[in-house]
Amino acid sequence: MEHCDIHTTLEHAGLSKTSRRVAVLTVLVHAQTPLRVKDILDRVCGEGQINKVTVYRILASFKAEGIIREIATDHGVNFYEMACRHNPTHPHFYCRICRSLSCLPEQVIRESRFEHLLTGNQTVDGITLNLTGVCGTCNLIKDGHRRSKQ
Amino acid sequence: MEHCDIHTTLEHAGLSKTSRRVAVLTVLVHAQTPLRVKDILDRVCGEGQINKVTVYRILASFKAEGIIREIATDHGVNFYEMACRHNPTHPHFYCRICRSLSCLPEQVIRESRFEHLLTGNQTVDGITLNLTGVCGTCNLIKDGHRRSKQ
DNA sequence: CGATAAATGCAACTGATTTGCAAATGCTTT
DNA sequence: AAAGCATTTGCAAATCAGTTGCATTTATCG
Repeated sequence: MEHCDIHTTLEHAGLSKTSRRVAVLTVLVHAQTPLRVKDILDRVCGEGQINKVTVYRILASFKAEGIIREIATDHGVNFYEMACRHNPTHPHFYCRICRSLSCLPEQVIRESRFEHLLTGNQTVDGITLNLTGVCGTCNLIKDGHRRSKQ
Repeated sequence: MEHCDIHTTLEHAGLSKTSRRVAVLTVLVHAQTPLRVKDILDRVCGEGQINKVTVYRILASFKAEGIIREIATDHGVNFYEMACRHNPTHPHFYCRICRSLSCLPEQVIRESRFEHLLTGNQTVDGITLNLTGVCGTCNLIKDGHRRSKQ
């Protein structure tokens, strides 16, 4: 998968290129699905540790600069994904059983399609379209249980 | 605003009419915006207390029966609103400053419009469209600060 | 009215995220 | 390259939403 250059991205955002920021951004840039903080910690660990507080702070700065998007879920765990031209805003599917989040293809979401809904002087800086339900794997498991109980 | 009958709704969902469930449902049915658990606790308090654990459990049962919808936000706080014919699925606006959630008008969201995106055998039971940004009030406050610093 | 299952309250717990502060690092200027 | 200073990071502890276990109360049915 094509992706943004780490250093260019940080420079462009006006963020200094510290080892931690480079590490977190590298993980995000190579991710195939949105990641939780826990996932990022696991994947960064190989190269010399990083504190979870640092990850939270780095993610906050990335989000503030518009480098990444944050996807909230029930269960209070947030996911993060790149918000660059290689990864335009798209819908997600959240499984309420295994609590995994996956990207849905195609259908790019444009803020402009919804801005006419705003009545006051709100400022929009993000849009999220989430389907919630049970993923294929968890449905298989459920079917298995149902069958074995008959 | 027109709204569903409390007792009919509970009966139809197969839930017994306990004082707590009636209280929580009454609050939800009269709410003008989606509510947090904290809001529900505040509004129910007038009539003789209710434990927060009970509220969580009642909301879980309402959600399982499709009586209410749950809206997740960054910051890990969930909001709840009626999911009846008087309140069809619609987009919301979340202010990341004051952390309030408001309903956006018109534009009803139909699951069917997005189901073709699913590739495997997922089951969808909810859909959320959220705009995130800064609400009118918080924008006014920000402008005020900016002006007073010049 | 009594029995029984379901609902509720309470205390304690979990897990994600945040805060305060001291130590380490990055960047600029000698 | 070293000094100076702001920024970043780590650690410990706190916060806060939401959950769990268990004892008590309530609803419903015979």
